[in-house]
Order: sequence, then C-alpha cells, then structure tokens
Amino acid sequence: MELNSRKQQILLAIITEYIDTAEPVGSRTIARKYKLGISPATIRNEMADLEEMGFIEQPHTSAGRIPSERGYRYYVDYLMHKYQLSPDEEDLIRQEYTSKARDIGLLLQRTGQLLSQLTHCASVVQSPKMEAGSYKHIQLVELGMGRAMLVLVMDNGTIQHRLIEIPSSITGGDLATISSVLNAKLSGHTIETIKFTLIKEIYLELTRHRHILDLVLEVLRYSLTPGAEDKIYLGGLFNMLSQPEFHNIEKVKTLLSLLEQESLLASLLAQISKPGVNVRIGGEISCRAIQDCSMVIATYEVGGQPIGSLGVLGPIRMDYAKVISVVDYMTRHLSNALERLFRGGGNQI
Amino acid sequence: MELNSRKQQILLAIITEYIDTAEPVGSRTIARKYKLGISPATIRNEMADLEEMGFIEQPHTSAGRIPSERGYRYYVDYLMHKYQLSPDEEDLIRQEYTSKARDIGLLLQRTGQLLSQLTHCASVVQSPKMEAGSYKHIQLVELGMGRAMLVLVMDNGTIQHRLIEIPSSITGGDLATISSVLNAKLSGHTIETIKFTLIKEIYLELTRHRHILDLVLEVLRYSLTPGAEDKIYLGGLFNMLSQPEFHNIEKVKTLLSLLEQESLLASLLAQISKPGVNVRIGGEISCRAIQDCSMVIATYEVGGQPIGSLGVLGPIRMDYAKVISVVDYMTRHLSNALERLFRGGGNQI
DNA sequence: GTTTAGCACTCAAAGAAGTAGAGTGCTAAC
DNA sequence: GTTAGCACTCTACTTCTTTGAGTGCTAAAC
Repeated sequence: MELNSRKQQILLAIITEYIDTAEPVGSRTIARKYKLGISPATIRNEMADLEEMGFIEQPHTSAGRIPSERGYRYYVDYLMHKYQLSPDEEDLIRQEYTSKARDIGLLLQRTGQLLSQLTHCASVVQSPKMEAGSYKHIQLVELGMGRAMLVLVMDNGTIQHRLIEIPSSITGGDLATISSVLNAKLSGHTIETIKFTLIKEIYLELTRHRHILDLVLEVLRYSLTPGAEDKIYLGGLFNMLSQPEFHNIEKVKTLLSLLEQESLLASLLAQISKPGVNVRIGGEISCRAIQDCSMVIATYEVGGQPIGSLGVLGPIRMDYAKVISVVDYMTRHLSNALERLFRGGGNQI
Repeated sequence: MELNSRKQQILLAIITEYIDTAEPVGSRTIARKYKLGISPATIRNEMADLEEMGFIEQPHTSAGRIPSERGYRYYVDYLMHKYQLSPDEEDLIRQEYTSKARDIGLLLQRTGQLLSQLTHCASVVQSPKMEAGSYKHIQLVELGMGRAMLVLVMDNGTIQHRLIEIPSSITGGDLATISSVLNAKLSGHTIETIKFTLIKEIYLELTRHRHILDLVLEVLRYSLTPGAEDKIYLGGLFNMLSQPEFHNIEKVKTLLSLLEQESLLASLLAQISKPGVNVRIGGEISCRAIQDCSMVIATYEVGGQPIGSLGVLGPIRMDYAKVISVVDYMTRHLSNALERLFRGGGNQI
C-alpha cells in the first residue's frame, strides 16, 4: 500500500496531533498547526482518501479523524521520527543503574517503576529465566519437625527455594551429606545439561536417601519448566490512569483484574517475534481481553543471551516514538547493569 | 453517650441499609423494611436526635441520612451482629489451606487474594518478621567475577539473600570456611541474641577475612532493623473498584499511587493496638492521605508469638460484620497453616 | 407525653429543548 | 489540481422544567 508524500505528511500530522490531544483531528487544525502549504479543503480531500484506504476513521460524521490500528502500524513502521530522550530523562535512568543494587528483584522492580513513570503506561518486567543460569550452590537446610528448605543459587544471581517434607529419621548431618554430593555433581551445570546419567550417579552415591533425592529432583525438574518460577513485576498502574482512555471505570476494572494474573502477563511478554523492540498494536496482541491496548516489549540480555523480557502496556493512543525509545534505552541499561552484576565489568553504553 | 433501645434499632437499620445500598436512607424505607412498629414520622424525630448527637448526617436537606464515622464506630462496638460465614465461604478458605504450600510467599499471596475476593476490599498481607526467627543456615556462595551471594535461611522458613562484592583474592574455599564458622557460631541464634561478644569471637577466628565479615555483618545488621526486609503483598485492587465510592477516577488514582508505596502499607499494618481484629474507621487511620477509607487488620501468630499482620482496606461504607469475620477466620487459618509448616502438627481449628 | 397523619417545602437528579461550534462533503470558480 | 463558499450534520453544552424522595413542622389522636 503506497502513500504519496502529501498523504504521508497528513497522516503523520493527524497521528501526532491525536497522540498529543486525544481529540479527533480536523482539517483546519492541521492546516493551522502543520504548515503543509495547502488549504483545509485539500486536506479534507486527502483525508477522505486516507479513510477509504483504512488508515484513519471518523467517530461520527461531524467529528475529525482518528488513526485506525492500521494507521498506527504505518506510522510506527514508516513515519515516526525517533524520539531523543531529554537530558533529564537520561539522567534519571543512568542514576538508577549506577547505584548498586543489593538484590536483582529490587533492580527489576525499580526498572518497572521508571518505565512506567517515563511512559505513563503500566510496566511489566519479567525476572531472569532460571534456565539461562547454571547451578552454583545447592543446599538442604533442616528446619526441624520434618521440614527442610531446599535452596538453589544460580550463577546469574537468582535464587529459588522451596519447603519440603522429610522423614524424621533424616538428620541435619544427612542433609549436609546430600547437599555436598549434589553440589559436587551439579555445580556449574545448566538445567539442560543435567542428564539422566548424572542423576544415576547421584542415586548410586546416595542410595540411602532416595526418598529425599526424589523430592529434590522433583524441585529441580520443576525449576526446569520454562516460566515456572519467573516472577513478574507489574507496576505504575496509576500512571496509566492519567490517560483519558481510562476514565471509564469498567475498563480499568477489567484491565486490573486481568493484570493481576501472572500467567497472562507472562503470555503477553512472550509475544516477542524479533530482536530489539517489538510493538504490538491493539488487535495484534494475541489476547482477546486486552485488544484495546498496545504493547511495547523487548528482551534484555546477559552475555549476548536473552534472559528475560520487559515492556509496557498502555492505550493504543500512546506516544510510540517516546515509548519505543524509553524501552530501548532501559533495556540496554538493564542488560548492562545485570552484565556488571553477573560477570563483573560490562561495557559502557 | 447513651442511646435508648429504639434509637439503637434505628441507627442499626440506617447503617445496615446504607452498607447494603450505598444510598442515603430515608424514614419511609426504614418503616417499610424494618418492622420497628413505628411510623415514618416517629423515625424522623429520632433521626433528628441521632443527627444532633453526631451518629448520622445528611448529605443535603432533601436526602436521607448516612452514618457518620462516629455512627460506624458505635455500630462496630455495640450494634453489629456477628456475621457467620456461609458454608461455601468456609469451604473456600479451608480448601486454600489444606493444599500444601511449596513456598510461604505463595501462601501469603493467595491469602491476600482470598481476603480480597471475600470482602471486596484491597488486601494487604505482610510477610513474617525476620526478627521473629532464628538463623538456621548461613551460606556464602561464590558467583565469580568478584561477586558472592549471601543466603540467610531462618527457622521460620523465610529466606533472605543479597549480592555482595568480594575482593578477587578470596576463593570459593575461603567463602566455604567463612560460611562454616558463621554457621557454627550463629546457627540457632535469634537476631536479638547476636551480641557483641559473639561477633568478637567470629572476628578472632577469621581475622584474615575481616573485609568480608564486615559485609556480612552489615547485611545481618540490616536484617535486624524491623521491617527492613518485610515484603508486603497487596492484592485484589480490582475487587475494590466494584464499590460505588470508587467510581471517581481521581480517587482511584491517588489511592493506587499511595498503595504502590510499600513503606506506607507497612505503616498502615503497624496500626494495631490490641490483640485480635482491629478496626480503624476513616479518620482513625493515622495517615492523612487515606482518611476516606477504613481498615480491618489483625496479626497472625506462630507459637503464640505474633509474627506478621494482614488486613484489608476498603471504603468507610464496608460490611464491617462480614469483613471482621473474614479477617478473623483467615488469620486463624493462616496462623494454623504456618504453625504446621514451621513446627509440624499444629492445632485443628 | 408520645405518636402519627397531613402538608408545605427543599433539593438533587433526570429529562427536554435549544444553542453553539467544530467539522464535513459538495459545488463551482480559479 | 486547488480552494473558497455554503449547506448540512451531529455532539456537547447550557438552560429550563419536571419529578420524586425526603424533610420538618403542626395539630390531632392515642
């Protein structure tokens, strides 16, 4: 679908204006604000064409035009100017990542808050995939009364723990023995490389404690299932409420109830189809329930490997140029911060 | 302030009706629905008295009456009938706590969701205080590149971890040594009982690793500050939006932005002044920002010791009878579940 | 003395009617 | 191909009116 230059200019003007004001845009407004050198009447003619082609629509006869989803898509793909973050905004982000994080969870949570604050959208940040790391330390700690805690420390700084029940015949010493054997065998292995042979070895060495081993292996197996242990940090919902499209409480209610389901958030973040920043507009989101929103998502990486996703969710009428820049910029910074955290060093951006 | 029996009956009727309908209650409605055997005119006279005494108020001259905060307080203290949970509701709760939790965090989160679902209020659940437990296991795990992870496992099943930087001269073996000394010395101690003498002992034994020790002790000291590491689970916000008082977006927005601050939530939960279920109505909440809400909170216990709080936040016009019952019932069940988790056994309720 | 029927009065909320203004499409002239 | 002019459309806003729930007061009934 080709658009001549003037139609492009007009479409760009309509979308820019509508993103800014949230009001349908009329031909006079464009003629006045955007010096295209043509009269409202001409613009009206072009608008009629654009409408016929499906790039814009009219809420009712005597109103201006608003972009259609297709219009936004064309805008994002071809028309949009790159947004340059203001020095203030850059500072805000940089500052966040220079202070040392004592905990990855906190880092991710703060990332979400910042994302939301800068974009006026809700932010969604996924914790690093367990599968991406390798076991660094495994510890069974006896808690008394037939309970023990299994702690898994991964080399990427994430941690997983689970309460398990143990027979009362098992002593703290037994658990220490099991821990050290498991450590010796598994340490440094990624989840994928724990093969059956390895497990067999462990079994042989610890025949007496098969029962516990089964429990431990069950936990390991669970930690293997992708997404099983991922936490998702959702934040800045209130930032989104300033947008006029959420003045309707019913909309807010359904959206909130959806966003409280972690599994849904995970499936949203999984809709990344290409490297870099991904934009999903309205119906492009494969989730019926939130098709009147758009999403801008990306993956962050450590050592060149994508290990998690993050993004924002907001009204279809969002400032794509800015949001895309912010998501891009923050993804890089987060990747870098994690890189430094896990590997030491890390490149400067 | 004494109220004769008839005034009490009328006040009870007004509050019951208003909680149910969220509309100002008129004398005719009371005469019709609540068979008090008196005419609307008489009720009007009594209402005038009740208003003068400050138990009810009138939004405008030609409207019915609504309860004042003082009226709600009187209702909660003297008039309210105990709410008996329906078998369905009881089942729902019981079911939640019979399934085994693999993780305390999840248990608390589900508790919050249930609280919210049953009360149509937002739920706030605090994680067990670290101070209440004693150290069970301390482990320093080397992650490479000058990073290590300090893991603290408490006997109450909570866990704390933190990334720390270590000089590259330190080896994994060193960390293991430090870990085992720390374990030997600290295991079984509560945070309060770690005295200076104990720390001195450790210092003597590990003079070579003073640098790391300082880092570790700093983390321990931090975990000592009450509230420092408490997580707070906030949930069910969307349940609250069904209440008519939150049809105004501005209200929702300010409330949401407040509730995203963990520190504020912590200070809310700290407002418990007596054992059992506490009710704070409107201005009784020591927090200017949310004085048009009420709170029903309680502490849960393990081994007779209160170790955390939970509660709900909702409009002043909430169904106190039901909310109080639900909070009470769930607190007991949560206490019991944690009891079983930490100590094995635990009483049946 | 207490209770109640009756009545005039009040006021918010809902409905009806009218107005203003932004925007369009079409036509005819440039 | 462009644009000025004009009739037409339709929402949003304002104003006016109506409706009805509710009150307080008074005087009669209990």
